[in-house]
Amino acid sequence: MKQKLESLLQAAVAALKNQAVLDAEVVARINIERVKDPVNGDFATNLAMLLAKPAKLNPRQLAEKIVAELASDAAITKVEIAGPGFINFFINPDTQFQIVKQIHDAGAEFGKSQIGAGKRVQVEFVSANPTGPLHVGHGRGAAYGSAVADLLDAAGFAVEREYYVNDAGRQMDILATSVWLRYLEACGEVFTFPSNGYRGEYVRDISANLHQKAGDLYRHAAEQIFVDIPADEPQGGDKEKHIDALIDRAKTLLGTDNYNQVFQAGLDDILADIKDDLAEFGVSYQHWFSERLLMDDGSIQQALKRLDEAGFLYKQEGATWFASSRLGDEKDRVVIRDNGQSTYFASDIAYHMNKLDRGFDQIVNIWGADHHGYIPRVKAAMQALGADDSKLKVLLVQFAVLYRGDEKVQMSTRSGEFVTLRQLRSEVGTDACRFFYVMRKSEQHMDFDLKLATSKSNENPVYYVQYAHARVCSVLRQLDEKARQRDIQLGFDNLNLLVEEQETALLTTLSKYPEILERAAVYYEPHQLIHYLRELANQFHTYYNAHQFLVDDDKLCNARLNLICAVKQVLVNALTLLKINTPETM
RNA sequence: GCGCUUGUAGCUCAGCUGGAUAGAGCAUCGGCCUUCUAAGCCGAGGGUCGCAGGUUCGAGUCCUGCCAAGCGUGCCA
Repeated sequence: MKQKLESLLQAAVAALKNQAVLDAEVVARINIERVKDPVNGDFATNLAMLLAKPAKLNPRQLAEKIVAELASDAAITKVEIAGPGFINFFINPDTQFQIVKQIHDAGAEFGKSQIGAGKRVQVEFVSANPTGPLHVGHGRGAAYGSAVADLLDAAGFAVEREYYVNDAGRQMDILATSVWLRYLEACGEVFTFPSNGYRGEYVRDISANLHQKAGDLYRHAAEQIFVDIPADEPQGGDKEKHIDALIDRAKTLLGTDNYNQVFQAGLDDILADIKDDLAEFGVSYQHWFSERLLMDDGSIQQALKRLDEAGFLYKQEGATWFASSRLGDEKDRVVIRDNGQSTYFASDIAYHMNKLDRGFDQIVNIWGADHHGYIPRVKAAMQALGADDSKLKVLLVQFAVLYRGDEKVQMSTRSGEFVTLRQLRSEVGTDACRFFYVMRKSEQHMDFDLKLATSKSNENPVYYVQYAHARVCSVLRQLDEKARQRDIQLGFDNLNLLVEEQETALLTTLSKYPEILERAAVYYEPHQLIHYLRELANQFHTYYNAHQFLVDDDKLCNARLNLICAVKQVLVNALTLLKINTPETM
């Protein structure tokens, strides 16, 4: 309908250009919106107000000229000029009924669009370091990222979901060393565990597995390990120096092969857990991209070479710097440290070069909001590589701040004191988790009170929406129990009996679904879908309470059943897209 | 200090990307089950859209300056 109105208005503008009312070069951006108050019709455009200035007419005069040029159309019953110059359109109610048939015919496809057809988009999300299980902060990124990917999918884009695995670097060495030390404890060695090591219980589990498989293969005496190691912080030393020395000691005592085996044991277990966790959360990926791969296959050297050739690298104080400040960053950044090791940022440059080389039309990165300062340097790198940095869209997800009652829960992977996504899912349920996470705009700070979220109360809006679906199913069951048959065709033939205000409201809301889906996709805003679902469920519940569906009149009964089945279909489509279940009974 | 994000009802949040009288949920108060599931519905109260300017036919939305909160500002990842 919007498209029809747009083309009618476009034609009217063209006619006015011919009459020299408007200059030929005036570009009309036609904006059509749905009207809140029905007295102002169904759709409205502010076109006359936008073009008033270039036309040198007051908006209402111009509106009259536009309306005079509008071709008549059976779907439009009335066109009015209102307020400061709005043009209001009143739609023939008969055309509204068609939506029920459209939904029935399109089924699961209803609402999908092809605006992204032919375009490849990559969505990278979560990408948490594999140093521990996912926590509730990652959960928000997982829910948001997968919803964005699924929305783009529904909009016709070819979507590739990717997880960047930071399986290289110091944090992973700390993990490997932590696994080894817990393993030694399992062997019976006694010592003080480093304060900066990973202290979570999951490390003990990994170590126990390792001990079971390998026996005492990696065992060394505690005295041998801790000799000449600088003191840990609680002993008046430096926790960073302490742990770095232990990493070196682990590598020396174990030798390359054994160290790598311990390292791999930790990585494999944690990554398997993350994959499993995400799969249960309804999140799947096409690619798991390893940072180590970039280091091993020469991608980093290649990326740095390209930056160097473009004249963006220089040496200073023994390190190699990328002149990102010439491309909008605050300051230049180190890519190779004075000890010869490349930085995390160097990996990221190579990673984004890799993404560009894969030829995506659009690259979407979903990051925790704490990484926002990172955006300018990555964009700078893309420019320096000769790429169009507008291909990269970085979406930020604010952390969910956890509360237990009034107490703020501290979240640190290292301290081992955190609530995992797995715990949250088992307490709240996967459906409610996904719904809650996606309910709010991603960049909005989020207070997550565990007490409230874990209380399985009827305050939960996910139940409200699911209940609407269950109620439709219940009506259909009742029909069966009363030994009545649905006559779908009879219902379609009598849609014009749907004249109650609740029915009209539902017809309008159902017809909005494709627009909502499209908007949610192009703006990366899945919360719009949630709000739509609540509105649709609300209108259905209102309808349910106001009118009986299983009435004696077969024509009316079937018309109503067709309508509520259309509601059911849209609920299913939207909830399925969000990976939320649609129970038939509750 | 500088940068990014946020500030809307008692609380948690929407606000169709500049449109018509700023909306939901929770909480509070008052109604509705012999009828398809009351995990529901209907009604009431509740607002200086952080503050002050500006842009224009029109600003919660855009610009500037303040105020407040969160995050960032490593040769960590």
